[in-house]
Amino acid sequence: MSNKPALPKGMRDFGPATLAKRNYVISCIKKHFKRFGFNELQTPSIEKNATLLGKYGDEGDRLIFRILNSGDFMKNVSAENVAQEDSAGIADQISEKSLRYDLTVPFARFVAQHQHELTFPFKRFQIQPVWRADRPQKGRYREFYQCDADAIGSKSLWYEIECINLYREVFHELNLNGFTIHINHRKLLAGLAELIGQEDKLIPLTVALDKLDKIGKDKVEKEMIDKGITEDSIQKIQPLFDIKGDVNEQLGQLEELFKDVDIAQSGVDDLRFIWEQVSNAYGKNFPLELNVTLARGLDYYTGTILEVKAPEEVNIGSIGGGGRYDDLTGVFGLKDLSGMGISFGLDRIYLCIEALDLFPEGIGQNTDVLFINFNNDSMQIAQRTAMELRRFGIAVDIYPDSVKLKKQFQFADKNNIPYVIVIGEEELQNGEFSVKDMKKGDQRKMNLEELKEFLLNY
RNA sequence: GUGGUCGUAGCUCAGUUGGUUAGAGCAUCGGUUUGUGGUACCGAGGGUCGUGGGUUCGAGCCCCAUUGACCACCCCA
Repeated sequence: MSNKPALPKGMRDFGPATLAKRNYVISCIKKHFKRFGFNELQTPSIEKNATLLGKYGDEGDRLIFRILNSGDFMKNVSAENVAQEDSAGIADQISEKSLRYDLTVPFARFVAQHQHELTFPFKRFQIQPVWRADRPQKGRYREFYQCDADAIGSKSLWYEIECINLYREVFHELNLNGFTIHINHRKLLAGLAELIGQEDKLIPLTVALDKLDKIGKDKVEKEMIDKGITEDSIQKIQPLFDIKGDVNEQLGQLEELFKDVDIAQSGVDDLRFIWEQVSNAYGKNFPLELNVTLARGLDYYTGTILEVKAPEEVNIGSIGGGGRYDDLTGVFGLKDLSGMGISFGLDRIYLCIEALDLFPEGIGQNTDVLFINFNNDSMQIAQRTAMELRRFGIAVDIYPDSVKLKKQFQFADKNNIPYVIVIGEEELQNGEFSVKDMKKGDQRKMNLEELKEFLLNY
């Protein structure tokens, strides 16, 4: 009995048609990463537990895929842990490595480990799969690709501006017009906590604020109260909900709101500089929006926070995000290294392009021409000609068996091969090729030179 | 981890208050056509109705359990 073929939960096959479209997106992102001076890095799928654990919070640790030790993995398990059914304790004793959970922590490990070989600022991009033992749902999988670019080793705000430029170039080339880049600053959020005198509530405050778009003001306030933020404090941040105008005007209002909070002022200054430069380059209509409720989950961000929202009509939310962090490598013993990084949400970008029908035509077509198999005499010519055409960069397939022509033409049709070449008795005698255009349905005879010319220029 | 919806052919789904041999479309394969596909016609193969138990003379349908998929929450990309 054979098993019913199936994949583990949250895993996907990418068939040729899907992969062609994914590669279209990936190669676009990669091209622009390179154009912006990032160099490619790859790190292994597996990292030591010591590298990963504790970097993503308790929730994150739970979602890391552990790898069972090889061999007699039970030998270190203490009877005590088994008796107490201490799953976490046992897990640490039978597993010493895990699948990576994101690309950022392995990158930080890499930088700390190879610090003496690197020249700073160091810019790297990385496009690799990551794994999370999350429960899958729409647009969320247990294995998915992240496309990250980070510049580490400089505090310059020009890196923020470059990241915005990079987003703009990629989404422009993918024809995803209608995207908007939302920007915020961690120091504004910290200033907010300071303003209400509840610095200890920074995280719950920002998590609640982040949901404003999704659940509305009333529910946000309710969540804040549930998390122990006082009514009084919520009153103090009311002006935040009423901020209006263009980015410049909004920054003015924030400056007023935070006039006694130094940390927030410094955030406002950063954002003003970024906005000035961006609006200088692209004009005031550039889709950059100040969004003071933008928090993003990752709490290692310390400065600017970016998030790219998909065009309104696709209703898919965020298609990219990033920000500045001051101490990413600190836990690996390399202090005071500031970095700025962004990420592209490959799966969601794909869904977006699909929904808007923006994939270019003919994207899944690889083979240019198929030689029909008549008999071994014609195949000798076919094979020789195929090799010649391939040297010119034409993708050529030959049909392996001399089965009915109907079947061979169906094969060409189903594989979207635009041209089919027939070499029968007649063509063999005259040294000709009958070339059929599968789309138009017409057929012409040509000699080798004409064939080459034709296929190179179609 | 919490909650909801749903499992019938490779895929998308019908299937009457529980009643003979479980159907359709698409896909696959063959034929109409041994030198021509994408559209026409004819035919064929393919199902332990997710799994296990129960109720019943009788279960795809009702009940219980279990498992899987999808969706939402938490969290996140």
